[in-house]
Amino acid sequence: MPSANASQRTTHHHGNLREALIDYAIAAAREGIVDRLSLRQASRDLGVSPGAAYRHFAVRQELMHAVAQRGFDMLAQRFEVALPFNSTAQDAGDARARFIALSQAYVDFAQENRSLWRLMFDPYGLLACGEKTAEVGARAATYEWLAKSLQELADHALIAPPTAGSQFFAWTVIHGLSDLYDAAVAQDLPDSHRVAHHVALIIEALG
Amino acid sequence: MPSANASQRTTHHHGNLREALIDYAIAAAREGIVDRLSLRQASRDLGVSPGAAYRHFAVRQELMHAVAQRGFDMLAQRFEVALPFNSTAQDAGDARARFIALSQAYVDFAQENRSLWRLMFDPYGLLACGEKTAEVGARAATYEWLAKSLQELADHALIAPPTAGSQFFAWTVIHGLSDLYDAAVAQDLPDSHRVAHHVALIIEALG
DNA sequence: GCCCAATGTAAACAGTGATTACAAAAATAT
DNA sequence: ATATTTTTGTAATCACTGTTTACATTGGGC
Repeated sequence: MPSANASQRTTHHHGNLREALIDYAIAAAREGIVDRLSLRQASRDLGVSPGAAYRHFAVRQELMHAVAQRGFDMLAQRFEVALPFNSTAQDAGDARARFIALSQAYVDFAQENRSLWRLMFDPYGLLACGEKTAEVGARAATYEWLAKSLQELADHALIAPPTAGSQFFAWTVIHGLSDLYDAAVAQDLPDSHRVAHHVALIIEALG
Repeated sequence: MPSANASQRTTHHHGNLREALIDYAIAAAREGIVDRLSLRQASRDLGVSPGAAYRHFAVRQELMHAVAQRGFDMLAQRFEVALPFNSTAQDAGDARARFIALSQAYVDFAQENRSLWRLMFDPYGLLACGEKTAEVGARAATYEWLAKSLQELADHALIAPPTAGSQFFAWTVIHGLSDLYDAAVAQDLPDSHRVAHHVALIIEALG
């Protein structure tokens, strides 16, 4: 349980309770199910009264939305590390390696942040509250990375020119793999090559 | 809200409270988020005291497990309708059509039972409680259907002989598609052919 | 310095999962 | 058939939750 700057507060105001709550939830996500987080527990650990949280989130779910949003930020950051947006593939092998790196980043993030991941793709959560907040920012940005990587593959003649359909296909494969990565039936498969294998099949399909 | 045989009970015993609770949860799943179901509300609607439920489920999560299990039963039933296990493909076109039907059944089920679906694949739910209950019965059976359908495709030379790896790949694609079916980026794609398109690409990849 | 919006507190509300001691009914043994 | 045991229900209670309300404190802008 992440316990923050509890009760060591000089001023009446907390300063940045909104962000503190999100941070708390993100930290809590690593040790439990983020969606089970209690506003009261969080407020308590942050040295603040239960009601205070409601100055920043009208309803519990709103905090969860913010946390999911943060999740997409984190994912975009991973993408940027795995595949700096300003770089570009030199040759076919490079394009393939970069696509693998991108896919691996996606899978790893899902694996390492299971409960946050789950929250991010909750059809009743962020995704349900319309385009306004869901589709902008990091959420859409992550999809751009995939488009870029597919374009690189096409540029080096590994696949046909990408379309909306083929991009969606690639996404579903990587996403499905992320979701089922530790399913029992996958346990027997060679671990270190699972992503590379899937990528190879995607390229085969889109070739 | 599904209200059942409340308070019209002659005998002291309910008869089959365990199954009634599962039924109630399944029914509730169609009108809301099954994981938010309250044991007290359920007991109330079933005309039974709150404590009674605990004679059948030591803990709330246990009911959710049972509900998820039931979900896999329902899915297997769908598979049986879409692709009777005793039937077999006549030719290549038939094999392809049957594979599409199977995939469509998977996607449709996910679409029509969103919250139940979500519960079924909750990594902290049924799937987390080990092989003992999770991997047996309907859960494993559904995977057999996929194996059978892939075998049919191979029998008619549409794909190479299936392996554990290729079966897992096919699963991830269909599963990912089910999970992302109403993502914003997929809205523009031609609806009626989304599954067929994915299937075509799977066959391409495994060909 | 004064006002006001923003941000906190305290106390309350209904509703929840879970536990306990007890009662009724059903199954089983004698 | 009767007595006993096991199963399954009830009632009361616990600590905890999300949320609302009325009120207090603060910091920034005139």
